[in-house]
Amino acid sequence: MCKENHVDHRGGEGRFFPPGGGIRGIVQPWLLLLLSQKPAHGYELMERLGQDENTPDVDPGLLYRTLRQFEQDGLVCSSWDTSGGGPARRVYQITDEGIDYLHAWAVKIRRIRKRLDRFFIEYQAHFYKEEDEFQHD
Amino acid sequence: MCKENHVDHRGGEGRFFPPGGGIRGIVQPWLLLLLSQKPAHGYELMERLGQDENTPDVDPGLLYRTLRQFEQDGLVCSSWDTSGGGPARRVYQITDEGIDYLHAWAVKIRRIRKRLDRFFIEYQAHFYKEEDEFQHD
DNA sequence: GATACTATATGTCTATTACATATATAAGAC
DNA sequence: GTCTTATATATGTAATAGACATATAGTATC
Repeated sequence: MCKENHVDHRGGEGRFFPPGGGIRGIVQPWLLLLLSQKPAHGYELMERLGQDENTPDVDPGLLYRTLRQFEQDGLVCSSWDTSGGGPARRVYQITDEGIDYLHAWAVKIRRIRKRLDRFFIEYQAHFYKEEDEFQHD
Repeated sequence: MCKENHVDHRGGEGRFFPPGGGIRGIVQPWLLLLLSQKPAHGYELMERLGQDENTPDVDPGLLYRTLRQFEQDGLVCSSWDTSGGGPARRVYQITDEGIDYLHAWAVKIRRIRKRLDRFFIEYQAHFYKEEDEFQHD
């Protein structure tokens, strides 16, 4: 065995608690999915993403940078829209390549989902034994 | 509208296809879960993780570094085991703080699962309409 | 002694994300 | 007029996860 090393994680220097890093990499497929539904500008995408209760607000910096990267990679294309009142908006439209990319991503995400399912099955099996059923939500 | 920008992503410089980055951040909770089941050394954890068909092989570098970080943060503690034939193994054991952390992570992962569920519901609604049901696996 | 398996570890690079901050337009309040 | 607020896009910086390469060393087998 070994001696437990008691460090305060909630304090200044250690690992933050609860886990903040967590899962990464779903912002991109989500943006492509929203754009596959209809063309939109960044601010609108931000609001549409924010509507899902389980999705934390997307950082605007990340969102706009991601869209620009998408455009550089040919997954989306953009044009300015000055018709509405307010600042000009850059409206993004998904390309065929973007759709392909989204589909490829869906396959990947489905696998991740299975891993998470498996995680919860083992997690609950260990900590809740037979008492509690696997809760789907 | 806008002009589609055809770039070859499969070639040298663009975004790789299919998406490689994908979702990140489940290695850590998985390791803690495995260690909550029983103490183990790195190599064994690597093999146990590799048994899941949906989980790609974990990079040893990442695994060992993660374990050491865990120990620094007090989530696990370790001791050398020289009993078996072969090189000495560093056996890790989860601490109470590690268990707490795992529970906090489970909450977080459950939310992620909901986001992925929602993603697939919208994805399938858009690309497969009513033809196909939401396939759970 | 050469090879293979076990086992741990570091170096480096990229991608994703968080957080802070800067900029500008337009609408409404006062 | 100017102050505030909402809309809209953008950059700078830092932390972290992960991929990939590589190093090191003990043990076993041929």
